[in-house]
Amino acid sequence: MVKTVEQIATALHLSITTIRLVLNGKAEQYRISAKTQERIHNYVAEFGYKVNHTARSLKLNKTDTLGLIVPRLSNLFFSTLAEKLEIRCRDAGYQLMIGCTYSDARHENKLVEALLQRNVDGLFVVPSSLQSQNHHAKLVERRPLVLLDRDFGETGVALVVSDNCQGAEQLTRVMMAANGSAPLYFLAGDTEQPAIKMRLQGYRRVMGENPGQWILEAGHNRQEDGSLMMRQFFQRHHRAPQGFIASSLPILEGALSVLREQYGYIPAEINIGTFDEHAMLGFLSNNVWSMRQNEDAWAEHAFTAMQTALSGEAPPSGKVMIPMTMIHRQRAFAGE
Amino acid sequence: MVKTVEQIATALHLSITTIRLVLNGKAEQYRISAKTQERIHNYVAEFGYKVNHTARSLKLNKTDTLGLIVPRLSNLFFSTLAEKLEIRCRDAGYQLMIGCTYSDARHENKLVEALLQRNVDGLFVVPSSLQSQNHHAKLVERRPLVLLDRDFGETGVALVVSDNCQGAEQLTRVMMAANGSAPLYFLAGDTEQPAIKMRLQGYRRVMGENPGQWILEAGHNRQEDGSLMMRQFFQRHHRAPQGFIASSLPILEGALSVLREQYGYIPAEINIGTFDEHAMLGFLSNNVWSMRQNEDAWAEHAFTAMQTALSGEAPPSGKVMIPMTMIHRQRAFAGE
DNA sequence: TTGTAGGCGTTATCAG
DNA sequence: CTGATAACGCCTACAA
Repeated sequence: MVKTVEQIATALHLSITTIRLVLNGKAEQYRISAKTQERIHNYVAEFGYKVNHTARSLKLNKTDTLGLIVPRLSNLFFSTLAEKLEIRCRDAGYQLMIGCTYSDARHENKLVEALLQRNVDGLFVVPSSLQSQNHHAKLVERRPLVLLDRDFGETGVALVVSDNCQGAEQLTRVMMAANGSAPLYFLAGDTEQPAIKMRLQGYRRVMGENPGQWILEAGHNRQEDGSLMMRQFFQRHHRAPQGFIASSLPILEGALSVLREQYGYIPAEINIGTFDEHAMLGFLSNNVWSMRQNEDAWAEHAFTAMQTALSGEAPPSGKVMIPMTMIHRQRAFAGE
Repeated sequence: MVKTVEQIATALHLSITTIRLVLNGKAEQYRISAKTQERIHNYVAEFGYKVNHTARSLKLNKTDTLGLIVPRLSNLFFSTLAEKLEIRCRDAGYQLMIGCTYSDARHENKLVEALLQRNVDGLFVVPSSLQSQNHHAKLVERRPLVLLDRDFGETGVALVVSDNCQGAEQLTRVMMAANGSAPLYFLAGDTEQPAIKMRLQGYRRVMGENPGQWILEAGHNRQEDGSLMMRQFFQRHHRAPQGFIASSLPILEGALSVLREQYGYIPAEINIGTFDEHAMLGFLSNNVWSMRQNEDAWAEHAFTAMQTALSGEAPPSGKVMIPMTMIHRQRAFAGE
């Protein structure tokens, strides 16, 4: 059973102060004898040592805890990011409190408050809007804030995003080549959301003058919005697109479910592009290009930004852009 | 800017005690005058009020924080569960600290210790082995512990699991009917893992006497283990199975990737069964049956178990079995 | 080397 | 109704 400082002191017939001194690494400074240190360390090695983290937090005004706020954990990108970030933080002695907003601004604000009341040392947030972003910036006051995934602008704080524009350009270019003369459509979800906006921008940039007619929009980025857009497409064209890009996985899921409704299957000759990578994209027989976001790099950059801020140096600021990686799955020919 | 109790007291020329009394809802009990309450509430409504949760925790010896330990967050089942549980806890005033073990017992033990040092009021754990489960049971001592997903036995504590055995029976029965006289294989991952073991048991129960020849095993439940088993199958039979059940999604992903390697596509006539539901299963053209686990019910049961334990009544105990739901996707016929 | 005292912000108790 | 005060356990000076 693990021991408290007091128990160690009595067991070893030493003073509490002495125990604390060596346990807090001030042994040399206070010239504690080597044998005493030995004894203490041996004892701790055997039984363990339990600090009351709460009391410590009260005194030192830091909790060694960080907060992470994401829209949804059930989104693979965010859950992977959370996983990587949690490990990275833990390795550095921080625990992560993860909260999830369901993309609801009120949830989000409540969550920020709840975490701040618990005295988290810093906050990672995927903001849902400019308003809420500013709301947080106000609240956190002297605690570091690192924004993730969405650049709403108007902020001096640290920000980590994927290079969505570049990624979209690359994806569009490659798919254009594969798609031949047929139009390459873009099924965008919520075009107000900065990441989506950037993806659309990259697409536009490559498509040139007037790709507006090839862009479909929906208010949100959910599966049902993907279905909606593909249904719209069918109403207009009475057939499936030769090639299209989905602005995110849920959009793709929705769009493909409509194709399946219409045809009874997903026509394998359609060229499919999407953002975010998932092993199950391999279940499709189509040519599939996916733009993977590098969660490891995200976690690393986000954490270092947080760390420099925590160390009290510069206030965290500056945008980090992380390149995306293209993954291509060749069309699978069913030879029966 | 939010105010501390002290700031409010000085601003309103009242005593700190008075402020606390009304803020903590003891106004009536101590017969604070209505106008004083008014003044305080108005002030708080305007400026807000910030408690120091840390000091409160020190005094009350509770942190209003719960811990959740899962193998991986990037696994959709666990991330969905985490999401539901987090919301459920938050609604009840608890924050959730989520940690992730990568199925590594050492990680897991460290994590339990870290959370306990932070004085979480209770712990939800998906244990990776009987040893670690017992290890935790020792450590938590007087904190409630609720075990999830895996029944290693030998425990009196609360436990929430899916009814894997019943689910497997149902799945096997339905697939048998669809599969005709062809053998229905079972690609199991780590058969030591209780959830997998139960699934296998349900399968065996329906298959009767000697299905051993139709069961493949691997040491773990990762994608590469799925690949391994399907490769073994090919070495033996030089063709794909007519129908098979994967013990979990990663296994399925691995198995199908091998089929794609072998054939260049995933033969649509194969009947596929799997545990855990995912929208992307709709990307397959095959007949697909998936057994969905009901995360809402999990979160609800796990939380109520925790809550009764926290309220100090009975020590948490007893197993809750949550039924699975079968989802069937019809084979999609490609008419080209 | 070791002991002691003050204070972190809250709650609970007791005395006005 | 209101004010004062003792814990909660830890850290840090400072004294011995």
